[in-house]
Amino acid sequence: MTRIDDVARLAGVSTATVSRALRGLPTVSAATRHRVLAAAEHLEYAVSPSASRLAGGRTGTVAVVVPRITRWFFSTVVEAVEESLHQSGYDLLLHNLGGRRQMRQRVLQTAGLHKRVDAIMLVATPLRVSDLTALGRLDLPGVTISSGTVVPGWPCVRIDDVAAARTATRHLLDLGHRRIAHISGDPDDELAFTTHLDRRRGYQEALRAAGLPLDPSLDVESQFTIDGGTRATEELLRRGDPPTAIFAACDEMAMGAVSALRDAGLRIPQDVSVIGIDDHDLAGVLGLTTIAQPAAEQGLLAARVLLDPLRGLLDAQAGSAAVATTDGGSATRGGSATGADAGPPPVAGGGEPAGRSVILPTRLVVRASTGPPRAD
Amino acid sequence: MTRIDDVARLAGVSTATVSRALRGLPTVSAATRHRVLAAAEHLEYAVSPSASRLAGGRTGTVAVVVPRITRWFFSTVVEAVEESLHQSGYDLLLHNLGGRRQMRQRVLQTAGLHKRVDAIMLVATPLRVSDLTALGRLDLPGVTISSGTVVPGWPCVRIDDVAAARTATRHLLDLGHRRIAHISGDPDDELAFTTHLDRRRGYQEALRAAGLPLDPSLDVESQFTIDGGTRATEELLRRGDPPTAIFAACDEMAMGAVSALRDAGLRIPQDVSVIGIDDHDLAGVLGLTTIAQPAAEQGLLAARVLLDPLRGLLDAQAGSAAVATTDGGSATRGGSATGADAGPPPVAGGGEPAGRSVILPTRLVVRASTGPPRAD
DNA sequence: CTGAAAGCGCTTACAG
DNA sequence: CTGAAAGCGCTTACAG
Repeated sequence: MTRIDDVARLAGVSTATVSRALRGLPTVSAATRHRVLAAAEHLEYAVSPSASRLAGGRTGTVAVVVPRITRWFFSTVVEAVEESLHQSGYDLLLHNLGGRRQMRQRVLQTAGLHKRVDAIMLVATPLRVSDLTALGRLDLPGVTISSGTVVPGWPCVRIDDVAAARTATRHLLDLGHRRIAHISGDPDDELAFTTHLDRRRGYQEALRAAGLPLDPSLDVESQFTIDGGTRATEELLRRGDPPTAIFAACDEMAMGAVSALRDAGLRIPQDVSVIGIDDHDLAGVLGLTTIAQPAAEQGLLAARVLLDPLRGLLDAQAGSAAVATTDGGSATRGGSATGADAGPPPVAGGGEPAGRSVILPTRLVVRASTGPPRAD
Repeated sequence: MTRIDDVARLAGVSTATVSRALRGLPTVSAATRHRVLAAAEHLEYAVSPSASRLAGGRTGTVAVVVPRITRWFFSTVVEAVEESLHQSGYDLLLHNLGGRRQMRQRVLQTAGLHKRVDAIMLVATPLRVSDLTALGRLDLPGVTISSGTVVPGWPCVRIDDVAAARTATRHLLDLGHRRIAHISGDPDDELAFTTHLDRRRGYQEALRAAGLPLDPSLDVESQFTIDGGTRATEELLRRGDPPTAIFAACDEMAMGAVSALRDAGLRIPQDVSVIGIDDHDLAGVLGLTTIAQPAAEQGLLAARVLLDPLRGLLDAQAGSAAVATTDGGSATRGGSATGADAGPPPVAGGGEPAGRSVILPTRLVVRASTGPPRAD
């Protein structure tokens, strides 16, 4: 393995100068820089991250924590974040909680992050007080994605979940539905992020605004998965007097609902309409009406919000290219409400720097799974 | 930040002893170990990975390279691998090629891996000769997943793609189909892994065995995605005289095909049968007949094959627990053919240690998307 | 079983 | 703009 002093010797300079030249620091003459780069290339030199990190006091690594990488939203976010991080020269340390009860603590409270990363991104990660304490002790910059994950002092990139749910429910109301069920996240689930609470609130607000009573028998809790949606729907049908429409808290639940309804011999949307939230890759194939949320954009923006303050801390070696400008102009900064819904602005969480927090818009996508209720 | 000498001072021993005790080395007396552990806990000490890696000459990190983390197979593999690695105390450095033309080179041939990891896992990563040269220079242990990715000297965990395709095609033949189309991977795609070549071979072998001619107009190339399946099917229909059945090289393509057929007003399976390979999470919801392949198991086995030789090199600190035994006994080692198909054994690639290579079985899962052709 | 000391390969004030 | 030297926080022979 060639080391920095091999390069220094060949270029006829000190290792300090090699270090500076390779990182693109401005205090190196053009001639020297050229010689150093040529020597490094000739020797196929690559810096040792371990040594560089120890000496420099930075890890060049960002931890990304997701509940389940296999779910559409999280894999889409991670793909966008990975590209952003690598473009900026950062490594991505992936933590997948994977539904294991003890994993969240292991990641957040033990050596999972300690001295390992320069910054943290939590995606829809459920947090207890003890987790917040542990994160505080780490004293690292961070960002969260999803309204369900709030860390004091960290910006949050998200959609307006209450508004999205209100829009979904209103779509069903506008079609003439009155018996509208909601299937949502299970609060007993160790990995339940609180997003489902916001979405239920939107559902309830829309019903109330329409002058409809809240029927607890139409509100079923289950997990944010295909199976969860199937089980919730089966439970709903078991209760008798089925709803004419189901609003599922995410597309995967909605797909599970579609499956259960079909198995029960019910037609969609003639017998039961179904709407979700996400605009999953396969929503189109299934003809699922949904509230689209921009997953990749949330990842991209979160990465930028996280990296911007770190910029310049890391060497320019991996490419000093700025993150591509993909903002799209659709982001609303500062916490004002946006999106398909024109309801009241979301309440800002306590203490986070709203200036860097972002709420991205959602939009109703009507497909074949929703229609008016039967006339009878 | 507390350092190792803080712990040493409190425990009244040298830093060398702290280092040994914390890593669970056997050459420490029980009493000393206890004092050290107590001191470390009291000070909330966590080892500095950078320092440890520099001094120890190991990174404790494994690179995992996937084409697209958003695709079912890859996210499922990564989830299994992530759990395995973290259980063994390794960090997972994720590289997502993401369809970008230059990414593969950037990851494999530049500082993406150099001095950064102890081992490499390539999942369905297309490799050119120059990539192989670069990997050889890295001189690291590695493992690949998928028949499309073969690195000399590295074991490979995979299914028998030829057999899987043969079984899929034979299922359609057994139902009475004679005009069977195949939609498969695009060889022009920079990220095309050669898996689609194996699957096409199985398709052709099954047709030939049934005494049917190969009709090039029934063989359409496209990408391994939902959109790819849709486009390929549209192309197929455009050619006129549509097939009575479509064998798609993966479930995502099959789902795209389902979408295109529906849009064309064709019924499934009455007008056209559809079969894929994977048993994607949503295959059940869509009623898709498929050849199931064990994605998580392939990830788990690949992680084990990779970590086994490394065992003991890393400290026991992160938990000396062995990887859970989830082999299931279904794995066949040594290259003999298994699975739903009883055809000839797959040809072993040149030079890889077949002893550690594994071929996992696949199985036909019949759902609603396949049936006999119409009588007319 | 334990310790003193060298060394891992860089980066960073500091001085010039 | 450049270099000499200290130091980042560990691990590892080596010696006992």
